[in-house]
Amino acid sequence: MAKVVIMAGEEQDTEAKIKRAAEQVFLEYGYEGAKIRQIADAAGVNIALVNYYFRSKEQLFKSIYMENFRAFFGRIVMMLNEETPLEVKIWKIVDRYTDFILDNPLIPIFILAENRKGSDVFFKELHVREVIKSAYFTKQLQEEVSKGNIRPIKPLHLIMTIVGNIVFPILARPIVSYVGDFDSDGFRQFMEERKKIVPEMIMAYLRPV
Amino acid sequence: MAKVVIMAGEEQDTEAKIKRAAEQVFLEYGYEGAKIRQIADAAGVNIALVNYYFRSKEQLFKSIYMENFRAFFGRIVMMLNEETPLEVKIWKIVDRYTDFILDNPLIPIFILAENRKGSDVFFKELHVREVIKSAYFTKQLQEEVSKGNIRPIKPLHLIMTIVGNIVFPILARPIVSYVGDFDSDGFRQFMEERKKIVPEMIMAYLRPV
DNA sequence: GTCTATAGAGCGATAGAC
DNA sequence: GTCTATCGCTCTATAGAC
Repeated sequence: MAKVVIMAGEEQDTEAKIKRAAEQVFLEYGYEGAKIRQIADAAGVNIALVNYYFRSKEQLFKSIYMENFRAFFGRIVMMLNEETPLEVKIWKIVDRYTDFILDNPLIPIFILAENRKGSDVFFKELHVREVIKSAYFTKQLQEEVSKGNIRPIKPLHLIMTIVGNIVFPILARPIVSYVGDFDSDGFRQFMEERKKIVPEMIMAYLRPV
Repeated sequence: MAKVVIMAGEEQDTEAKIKRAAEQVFLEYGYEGAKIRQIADAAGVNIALVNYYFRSKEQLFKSIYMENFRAFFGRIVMMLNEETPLEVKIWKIVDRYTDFILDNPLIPIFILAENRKGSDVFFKELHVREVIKSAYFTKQLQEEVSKGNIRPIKPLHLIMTIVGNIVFPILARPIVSYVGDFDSDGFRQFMEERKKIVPEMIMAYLRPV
């Protein structure tokens, strides 16, 4: 029987400590830019120990990529499928997703940059397609259309519009901050403004003519 | 006097050949992922020759980054400042910028990923801020607002909305194609649909209530 | 201007002691 | 489980011949 001691807070087991350090380093520098030595230093351990727990850089990376992919896309899919009236839902998603991205601004570029290779597309393992196609959100949209409440739109267009409008300014943050002459608060304020603009724009489009 | 021979087409001088190869490799793999050996191979020359012309990997990279930054953001700023009525302009920009991004799909992730470091922000050299602030587009927006033709909006919000709606699906292309079950044509078709949706959505928002 | 050869540093990974 | 030491490889950059 393994003896597991839960400490008051500060302490963690070594594996978790390495993973947390790796996440921070990978998010900031990407796969190629991150070095195992740097991860080991950040975790306060040795290179050998990183490989002891995770066998290789690639395997360590993959586990962190999967977690963040799920946080990034899984979160929005989950919110889309809540059983809330459409307009309320759109306002709520934009609000909460903006907050999430502001709190985790490195996730989008991390996910999208590593995805460039497109190689294995191991997000298939996460069943994103099935979740979207069979989802409550898709049915909800169809119903609203057939009731004549909104004009027809493919779910994927709506999702791209919501996510793109929130995420793109974060991706381009250095440029946006420079052009708008924003400090950290100024940029946050800019994003707060978008919480109102984006849902209003979507609803203005959806309302039937 | 240097003797310059312009060939029928196929041939180029070595410097241009290296630069073209470097652009292709950097765009696909990013700064860290690209290797000088690979660039030299793609150009059909030797590593030593790459350094002979460009002194270092970083300097070669920077010249390519600047060119693509200008293509990516400069293009939209230029289009924004054409003296065309606002609504026509928005339709035209979305149409042409979508085509540009479809023809050069690697540019956005290349620019945004390398910008992550934010470090030197050497796009300052391109005077993006000044161009936007003193621009015809800004004045045009103000005029339309004071005429009561549109509701008030900051230029930067409008720009982010246009660019984000076009660029984000390209950045997320592997995921979009997987979820939507698109082949290459299917994805292009999806982007063609956005050429209509995005301007309509923006105009629906801008029209005064 | 273009090549070969190599210097010199940093990388990921592992063997082996404790 | 955790460390030190080191192997073998690949990287960028340059020296020097042609």
